[in-house]
Amino acid sequence: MERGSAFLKATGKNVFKKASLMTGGIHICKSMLAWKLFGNGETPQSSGIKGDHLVGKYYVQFDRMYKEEIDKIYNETNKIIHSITEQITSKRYNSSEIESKIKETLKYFTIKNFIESSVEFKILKVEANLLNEITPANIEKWVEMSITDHQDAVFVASYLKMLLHKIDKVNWNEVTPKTVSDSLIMLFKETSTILFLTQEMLRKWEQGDKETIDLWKMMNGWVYDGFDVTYKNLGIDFDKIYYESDTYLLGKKIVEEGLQKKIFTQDADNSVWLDLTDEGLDRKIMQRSDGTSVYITQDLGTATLRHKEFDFESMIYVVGNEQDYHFKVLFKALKKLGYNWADKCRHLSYAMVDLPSGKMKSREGTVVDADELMQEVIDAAKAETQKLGKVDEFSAEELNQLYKTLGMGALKYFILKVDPEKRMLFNPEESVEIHGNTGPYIQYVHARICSMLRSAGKADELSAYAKYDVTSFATLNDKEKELVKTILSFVEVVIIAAQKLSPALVANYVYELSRVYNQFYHDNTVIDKAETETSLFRLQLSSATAQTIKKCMELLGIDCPERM
RNA sequence: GGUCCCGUAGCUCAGCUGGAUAGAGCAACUGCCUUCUAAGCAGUAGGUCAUUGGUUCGAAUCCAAUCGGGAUCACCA
Repeated sequence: MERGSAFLKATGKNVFKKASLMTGGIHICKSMLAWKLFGNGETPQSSGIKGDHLVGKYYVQFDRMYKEEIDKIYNETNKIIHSITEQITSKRYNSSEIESKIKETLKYFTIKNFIESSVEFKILKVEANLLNEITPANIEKWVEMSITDHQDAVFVASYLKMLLHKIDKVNWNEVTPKTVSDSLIMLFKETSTILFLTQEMLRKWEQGDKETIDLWKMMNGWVYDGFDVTYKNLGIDFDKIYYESDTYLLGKKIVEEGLQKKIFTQDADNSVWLDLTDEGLDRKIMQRSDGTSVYITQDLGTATLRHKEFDFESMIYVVGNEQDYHFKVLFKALKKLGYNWADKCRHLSYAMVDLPSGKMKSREGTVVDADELMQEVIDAAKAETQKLGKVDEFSAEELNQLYKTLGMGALKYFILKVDPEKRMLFNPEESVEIHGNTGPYIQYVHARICSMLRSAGKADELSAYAKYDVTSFATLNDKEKELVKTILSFVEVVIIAAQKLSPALVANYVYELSRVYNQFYHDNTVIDKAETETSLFRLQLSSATAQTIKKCMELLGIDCPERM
């Protein structure tokens, strides 16, 4: 979920909010593939599922299939490979014999799996009886004999080539019975049929294949429509949205540039790498061997584009901390390429969000649905409001607006109040809570002050407290002093929050302010018909509090109603 | 294994550029609405600030080590 940091504006900076949507690349290809294979033409309209959820559903399905495939082939091969590797210790064969045995076994199983899956997915046409004739020894010949269609032959051959390359890359001499599982799983992940099909799709997409592009346009549209709704509900807007699908070409140009400058290196298989081993980091892939772009390729492109368009003072990426490494590499890559503005880039990383049931993972579909949660918390606000019956004179529309303001306030505050760098436990039940340290608590204080100012008839005279100078500070009671001190620390808090890029500081401050005000309010009578000095001062103190609360909440993107 | 983040009340979190009795909310118990909105206020109970050592007049805060949790090191994004 997005944690906005618009409050930078408060320190006098021009802020452009830019979003990047991961709409190109292999990511959506996975959804597209799963949809193509199993979707039966399902659309948001036909299923009644929100567009981004529908695409997400197929992404999850892809991931499940991917895991199943790896499990399956692992189970098939594990025993055999294990018995072979055990022979290393018993020295019944020498290592090169063992190596070729392993390779042969793996080759057989992976290709068989590939052919079978492709047939099952109706991508390849092979007679069923021919399938039974595959043996470990005859694979390449079998491919030649059984697959006569030229297109299919090219397709299978490219898989075969990739597969052999991967198998050779593993140093089987060093594989011990202990590490064999890891090596196998790594290999199967890389040579997975379904992943290969996805990459095939990406190749077609980057080549501009019409059928693929059409499918992409359609599913992409679903995602945008869904996001539009969610962003609107959350009250988030962006000044500019970048689509990764538009910038990958630029990224590729930069990769080329890097090659020319000899900053990137190219392997024999044409994949492009950045070597950062001398800085304690690893080699990082910049472009796949088939020339398609990876994540970082696109990010290189977007970064330069953004710099060109905005000439920013600093650029802040708000991305989860699982990508700390990615951004470290990205910034270093930009720097090495000679883009000095790389120093102006920062990564505001926030920690993962845990659910009581475990980790949140979009790939596995274990996420909290923002739309559903919003409805839940809005319902809670509604129930409480109706129970208290303080706004009976509101129209139906005003009421709905109020429930929404309160519900969203609760949700946003719940997330914003936690230090972004800290891993947080997101308990949906607690996020719906509206008492205690919550958004509505703060909104309540604001509404209460507004109400008080209304009944005092002073709502419009908010800025007249200049005549009370500090000399009267000594005559204030403890709660008044405390309140004055808290209000005065507002500016400092905002400055620090902007420096540290931490909305949580503002959130904690505004809660503190509300709490202090409530104590003051409880102990002191504000309105006095005689309009004494004290009464006027307290009114103005209250007004200042309300203004400060409102300002803080604005910075957090939360509205404060005047009645609730 | 390399790099990085985290460990504070039963639970969720503040406090961390060193400073006095370590604070909130939730959960439990007890009070307070014929006076400005009780979505509130007050009180009771709950802590070896992971452990050990170091720096210091002084450490939850800084340093080191250890233990525990997490992330990352993919031709995934």
